[in-house]
Amino acid sequence: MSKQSKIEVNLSTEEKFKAAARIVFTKKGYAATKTRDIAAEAGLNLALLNYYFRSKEKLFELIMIEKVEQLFTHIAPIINDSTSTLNEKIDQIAINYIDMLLENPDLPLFVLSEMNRNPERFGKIIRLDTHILNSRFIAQLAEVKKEINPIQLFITFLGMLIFPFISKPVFQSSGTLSEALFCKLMEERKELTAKWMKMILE
Amino acid sequence: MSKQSKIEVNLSTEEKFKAAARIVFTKKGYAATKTRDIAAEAGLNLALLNYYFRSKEKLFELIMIEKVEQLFTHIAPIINDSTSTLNEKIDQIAINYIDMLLENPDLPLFVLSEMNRNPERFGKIIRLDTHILNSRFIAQLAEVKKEINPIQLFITFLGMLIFPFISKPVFQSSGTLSEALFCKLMEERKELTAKWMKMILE
DNA sequence: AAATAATTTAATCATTTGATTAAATACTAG
DNA sequence: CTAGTATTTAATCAAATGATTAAATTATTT
Repeated sequence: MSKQSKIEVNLSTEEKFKAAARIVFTKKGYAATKTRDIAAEAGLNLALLNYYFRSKEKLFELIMIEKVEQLFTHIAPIINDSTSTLNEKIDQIAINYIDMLLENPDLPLFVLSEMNRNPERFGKIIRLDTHILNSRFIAQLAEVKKEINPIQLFITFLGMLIFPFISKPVFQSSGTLSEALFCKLMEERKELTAKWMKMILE
Repeated sequence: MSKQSKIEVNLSTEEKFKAAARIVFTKKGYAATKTRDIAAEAGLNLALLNYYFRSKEKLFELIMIEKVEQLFTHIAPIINDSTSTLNEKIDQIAINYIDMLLENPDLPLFVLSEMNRNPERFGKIIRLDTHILNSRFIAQLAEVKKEINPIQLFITFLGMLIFPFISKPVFQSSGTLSEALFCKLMEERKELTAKWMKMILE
């Protein structure tokens, strides 16, 4: 059993590198990632990585853009649906987002860490203003709770969904939270989060 | 105006290094921190740092232990108070914790990132089991909501308090959230979080 | 004040790490 | 098959970085 992970062997060389970079960058972050680690994870050579991507920095930006989009565009269609009610959106987002996070548990901490280290750079990438802050969802939140800044409510909702994945190592460190239990709790949490958000909005 | 920050000049050399290390480590994380940065921040020399602390690793562990304690022991006394009601605890924690985070905005992301990178190491440090998971607060949550795992409720509460500080750069990146507005929202949030938690528990 | 110990520094080392180069190999078109 | 192009590799470079050393300076003791 090699430590080499399951990167499809029939991918193009470029895609092998990107697949490896996704794994290593999201796991260790930019600074702790060695280009040699990525090459090894891809089963390829270091020079080749630079041949394809010019530099660690360039490759990182490709991955980072992907990951930011993965984190936000996932909910964008739901959030801007003009036909669904607020409660329907809440239900859909909760299910959809927790499913996505179960498959990409390292995603939020990665994006938030790198963004924290380098806030300037990502202003352009995100377009939070157009896609999220001006969304139908935010407008609906503002309608329902006129006296509360909808950002408060939106952060609360996102926090309910994302924070468990960020704080998982803390709870697992004491041994009381197995991987299986965590998954079970997250499944339960789809309904709970939706229910709680609706309570807050009543 | 030097870029050198305000580390008290009358501190002992060791304390100057630790003050500098707190700033640089929490801001940049372990991997991105250069020992030369810490020395410069302290206004001191690199060799001296190794003379006092032997290595970057050792110095980091000192700071990390401090920061983990700062993140959790702050609420420990409240959480284990046997005289206060659940609602009183919620009120106190919300105010107390947001105040602490306003003074240490980089703290949660730092601790959670480093813990994520190195989960094994911090099992001993935290003692989450004894101080938190077996706390009076958790017991009271379990009493009030018998059908829900109290960890769900506790994570939700913590997330409401901590997540805004972790996601701040995301919201600030679009320019819609000034520092002043953020602080105002966090002040409001003390009451809101408490109110929302009580709603969830009804 | 001299001697001794503690503190601080400049210079240097060894390793790591991002990147390059030139040669080797595989692939494709004629 | 051969010539030419694209792909891949091993070897190497240069800069960054954690750590050490030995000398210089300062403080303390006698």
